[in-house]
Amino acid sequence: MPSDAQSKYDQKLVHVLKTSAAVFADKGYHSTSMRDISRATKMSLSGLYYYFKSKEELLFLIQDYCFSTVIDDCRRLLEGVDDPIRRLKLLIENHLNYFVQNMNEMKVLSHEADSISGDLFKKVNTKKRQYVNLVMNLLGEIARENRVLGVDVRVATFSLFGMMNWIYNWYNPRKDVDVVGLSNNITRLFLSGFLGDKALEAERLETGRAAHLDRSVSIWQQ
Amino acid sequence: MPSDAQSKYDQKLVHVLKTSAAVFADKGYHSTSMRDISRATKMSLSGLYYYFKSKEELLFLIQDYCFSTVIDDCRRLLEGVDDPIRRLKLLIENHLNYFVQNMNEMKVLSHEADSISGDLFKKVNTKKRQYVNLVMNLLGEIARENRVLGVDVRVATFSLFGMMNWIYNWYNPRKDVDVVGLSNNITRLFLSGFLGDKALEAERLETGRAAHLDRSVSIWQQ
DNA sequence: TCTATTATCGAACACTTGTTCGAGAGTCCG
DNA sequence: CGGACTCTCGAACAAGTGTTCGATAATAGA
Repeated sequence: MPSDAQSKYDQKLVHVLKTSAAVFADKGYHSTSMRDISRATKMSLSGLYYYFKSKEELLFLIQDYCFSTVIDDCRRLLEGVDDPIRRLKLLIENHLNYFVQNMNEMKVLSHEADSISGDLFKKVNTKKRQYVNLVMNLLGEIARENRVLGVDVRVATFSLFGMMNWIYNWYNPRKDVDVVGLSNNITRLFLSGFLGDKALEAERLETGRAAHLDRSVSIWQQ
Repeated sequence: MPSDAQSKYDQKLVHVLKTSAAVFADKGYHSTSMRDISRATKMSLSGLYYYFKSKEELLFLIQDYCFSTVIDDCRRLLEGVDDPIRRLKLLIENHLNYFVQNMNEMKVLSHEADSISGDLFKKVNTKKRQYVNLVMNLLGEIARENRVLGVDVRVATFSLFGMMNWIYNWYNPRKDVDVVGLSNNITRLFLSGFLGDKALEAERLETGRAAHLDRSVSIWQQ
């Protein structure tokens, strides 16, 4: 009887999810057979079905677990931080860090978003929409406070996600800049792109305490 | 004997490619069966194999034709243009315009890059590498000329591709900004992000024809 | 007209797919 | 021990897969 939070069952399930994610990331969901999963996990074909009731649910478990963690980590990280620019920076940092640390799962999450359907799709998509809205609202707030003009917030939001989620197509931890560098680069690229010439100002003021930020910018603006 | 450049054969092939691309874009390559293609093209299952000798070659033909056109259009557009920033702007414009105009094929190109293997994969990948290098060199040149510091050119290159190629995940021509707006937004986001505070200067120095798009932004920035 | 080439098709083949089922181990608690 | 669970497995099934082959139509050139 698994009263333990990390029971034998849970441990094995996580192991199966991790291993499956690696195979899915490598070969793609649809061209991975359950026999491939069986081979990789060293379990029998039918034995797998004790942990989920279909291949699709296996994909769901990977995506849901992965997404939930990203969002929870993000919420915890942003707790108590008020300045929207500061919040955005932390969010980008968290997203990229988790992405690089869990490349397989995140690739499966990004690349196999449409490989799932019905209620399971809806469940993942609800989480996704929440996350997207969080970013979009954040950008809206930043745009308002800094009087950003001429940039569609929706385009900006998905451009940011494009920059971040595309990395599974090219990023190589062994050859490329490390996570911190990656995060700094993308943050700088996006933020000074979004803010335009106001980026410098924001950057300069930020070293102080964030409370002064919006007022100063407003004054400077007018 | 098809001496005509647009023979009956070619026309039908293009029709099959277009239709198949639409199905692949919708359901994904691996979960589309040849019977789905047969149904969509209104051809018999075996009849399809007169035009290609495997499902994989069908995917290749779509990707190769699509990529070749993008690159050719790009080359033609950049011909005679020397200023690297100007060149980059035109490239982004061309890329996004073609993407939106041929969303199905471009989604198949972006999303099914790894669904192909062997020599056919190599062929597409060679073209891709050329295109990526073109952009990366362009950004390197711009970085040098404008003394851009603190930005990894490789990260910047793939961030740009991420912004542009991600659009198949969200862009809706009927609800979102039109292509020109999309192109302006992404160009501005990326370029002033990449150049940082030097963006203004570069913008101001720019002369010539295409300034009508950016002029409002320039004026607003001053 | 006849003939050669181009284009299309139905039927079948060999193989892989996800999933099920019943049986049997392994493990814990009374 | 003994029974009630949790967990694992081999074997099989029905359905769907990409591809081939030989036989026709359709077309065009002589």
